[in-house]
Amino acid sequence: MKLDRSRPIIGSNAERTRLHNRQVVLGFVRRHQPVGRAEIARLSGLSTQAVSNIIAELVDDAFILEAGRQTKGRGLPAVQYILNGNGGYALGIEVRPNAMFSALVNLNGETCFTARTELADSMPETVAMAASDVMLEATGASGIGRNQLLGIGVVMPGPFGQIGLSGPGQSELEGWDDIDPVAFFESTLRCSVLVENDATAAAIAERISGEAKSLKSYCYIYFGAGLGLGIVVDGQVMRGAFGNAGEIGHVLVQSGARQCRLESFASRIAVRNHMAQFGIAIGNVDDLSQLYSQNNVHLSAWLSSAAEPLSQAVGLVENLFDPETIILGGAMPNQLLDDLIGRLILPDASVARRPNRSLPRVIRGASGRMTAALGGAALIIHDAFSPRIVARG
Amino acid sequence: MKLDRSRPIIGSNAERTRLHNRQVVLGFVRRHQPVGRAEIARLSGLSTQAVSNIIAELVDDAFILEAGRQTKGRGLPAVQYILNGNGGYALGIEVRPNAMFSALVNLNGETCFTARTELADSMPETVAMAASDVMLEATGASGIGRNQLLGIGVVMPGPFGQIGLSGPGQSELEGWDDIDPVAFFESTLRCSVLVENDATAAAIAERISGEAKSLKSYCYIYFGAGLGLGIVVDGQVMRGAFGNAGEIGHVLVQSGARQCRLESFASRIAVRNHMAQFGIAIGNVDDLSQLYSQNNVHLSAWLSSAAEPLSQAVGLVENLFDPETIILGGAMPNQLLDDLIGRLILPDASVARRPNRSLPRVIRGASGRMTAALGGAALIIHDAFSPRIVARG
DNA sequence: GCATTAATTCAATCAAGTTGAATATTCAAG
DNA sequence: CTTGAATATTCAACTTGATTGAATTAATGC
Repeated sequence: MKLDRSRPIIGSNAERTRLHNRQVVLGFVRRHQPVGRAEIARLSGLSTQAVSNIIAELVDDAFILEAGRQTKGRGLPAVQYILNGNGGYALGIEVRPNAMFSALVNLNGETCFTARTELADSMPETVAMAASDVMLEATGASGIGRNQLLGIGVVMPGPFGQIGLSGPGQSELEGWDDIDPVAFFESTLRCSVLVENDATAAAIAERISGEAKSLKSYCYIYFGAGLGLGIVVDGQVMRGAFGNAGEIGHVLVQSGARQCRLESFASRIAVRNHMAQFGIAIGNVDDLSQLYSQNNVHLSAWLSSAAEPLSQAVGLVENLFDPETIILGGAMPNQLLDDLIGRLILPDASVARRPNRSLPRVIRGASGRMTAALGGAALIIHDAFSPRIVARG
Repeated sequence: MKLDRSRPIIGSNAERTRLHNRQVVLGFVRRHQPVGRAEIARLSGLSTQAVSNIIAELVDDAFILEAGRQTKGRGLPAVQYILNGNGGYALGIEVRPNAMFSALVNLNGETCFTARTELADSMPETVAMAASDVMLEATGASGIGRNQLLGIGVVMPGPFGQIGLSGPGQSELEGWDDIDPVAFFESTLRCSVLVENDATAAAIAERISGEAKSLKSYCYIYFGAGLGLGIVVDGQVMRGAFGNAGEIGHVLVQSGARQCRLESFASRIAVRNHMAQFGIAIGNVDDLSQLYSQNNVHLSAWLSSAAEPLSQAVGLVENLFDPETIILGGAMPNQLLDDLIGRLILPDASVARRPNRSLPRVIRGASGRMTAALGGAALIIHDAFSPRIVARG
């Protein structure tokens, strides 16, 4: 299951073909379950025999389960298969400057365990120690064997591999400048690790358990400390040449007369700053939730002011990426996001104005405090279903 | 060489593995020529034997040529291989409302033939007739056999498959609404056909013969009738869920006090409209070239006015796609593009401000009248070197 | 000259998908 | 109730194409 990363993987061979096909089959089971072998063969273009062999292997590895036979029309009723939720688990960890959020998720995308850990600082050793503890706690609490943990998805603020971009409110972690986070975590946690930014992780979370289960190309606008964009194209994460694609928060937009970075209008920090003007402190999602249910006028004013630049951003994303839909989510209360979506005035000049749309132009994604941590876990699950495509030579 | 498109191609098998590896090897020869088999094996991760077999096949098919041995250090000197320019040709055709531009290009990306054909109208039959004539003329003039023509790349204005977006200056072709252009051209020209928009075609042209030979992820801002964005990620064209990604012309930008679509500031139509205010008619690239060399004040004023919104657009593209670089090109004179690039004031808030950049943030691409037609041909050549990645299940 | 190094080829092996025949189970028609 | 068509599944033989290891060839370094 694990590829050798020491030399370039560009050419293909039988082994990699199998890996690819295995993940194709697993992906079909996930999205069409319960489903039979013959149907997967038809959908994938593989021969029934090939599918049959792979299915046998997946049952053997406890990734999927038999679920009776289904008779539809003539012929031998097809044996149906479904995902085995308990066939594998992934741990997601969101690292923030002063806290760590963790979530354990199974193959079905169901959350089995969550935790919040305070951090004294965000130095690598501190984080590694806390992560190691959470790993033991999560697997212990759920009675999971080491080999059932497919990997750990770590969500950390980017941008990665560059300097000089820490604008106002850009909360970077200290002590990580000269460290390769993947290698660092893999060696300390002895487990395969992926590292991503919050927006991308949240986007993938929607594929595993949320709105995007059957979507292939979509974008996710994520309310974090700043504002991020997760981009999924043909089921693959788009990271850009240096891993920093989707920095939509830096984009300049217009709000009334002011021209400013998008994230200074629409982000967790933007709300906090706005509310602070009126002496209201925002600590976490719950504070916002409460203010919203109290119909706070200042919060309402902020929503109005954020809607205009956000509408521009949506138009931008539509015209540049032409996604099936745009998902809006992040560490914000549901109702607040719904309200915000209701206030959007989407531009007419957009390729998204198709006559035969099956989805709204903007929908709300999963939200709340754990979104990013769940996304981290989702990255690992997603990897089991659809391999990363190899860079071409 | 040709895949069956009648059923889904998601699963892989030995045959497709070979196709993939063949194109990987061909791609390495193109970019590293002259190069030996052992080196390709090292670079690609394939065994020397596999590479050897594929190289033999490619020599057989006249795609590559032996080019002596090269001794570097000890050991048996490696036989070097280079692309055989005359091993294959591609025809590119740009269809505009009243004219058709055609270019024949060989595997090396060298232009062998160009033509301009006036069209009475842009109805499918008219275009097909003209295309068929050009195909005969081009192959005849260059003494090329039918089997040496790898395909035809047609460049047509998008957006495809949708209605209601024909804004001002959006010159769509008439009579193409209910037609699948690929199927139409393939049946009338009896040759494999790709259809793309001008920006994407121009982007790929840079990979074959221009600035992007060794780039994998980059964007191309194309001055056409409107303004388009061609997006290449990991050597693959990004088209979006419905084929309309990169409609950057529709994006709203700020210029002084006005907020307006980008293409109303920066596009061929924008220059034409601007100059028309002063009674100067712009017919083609040459007219612009002449005005520029005369230091026309109105043209200079337009350049100034276009630089600001274009700078914003560059920042946008950098932050959303994180490309290695952005190429600016299109149906404009070289000097004018160079001047425009010089006038850009690129935003500071961009992930492109890396300390260790090897390329400028914006460079000029191939330009001039034939850019799009050459791009069409490049699409076909590119396909021979790097197969399209298959959509995941 | 002789040992070392590197590229290439040959032959054998192996992994994985495909094909076609055989078998099982259901529905539908007579 | 029987028979035949349709569908799913399995078995075994086949095919493609990559990998592996030994043998061959031609350079370099001492």
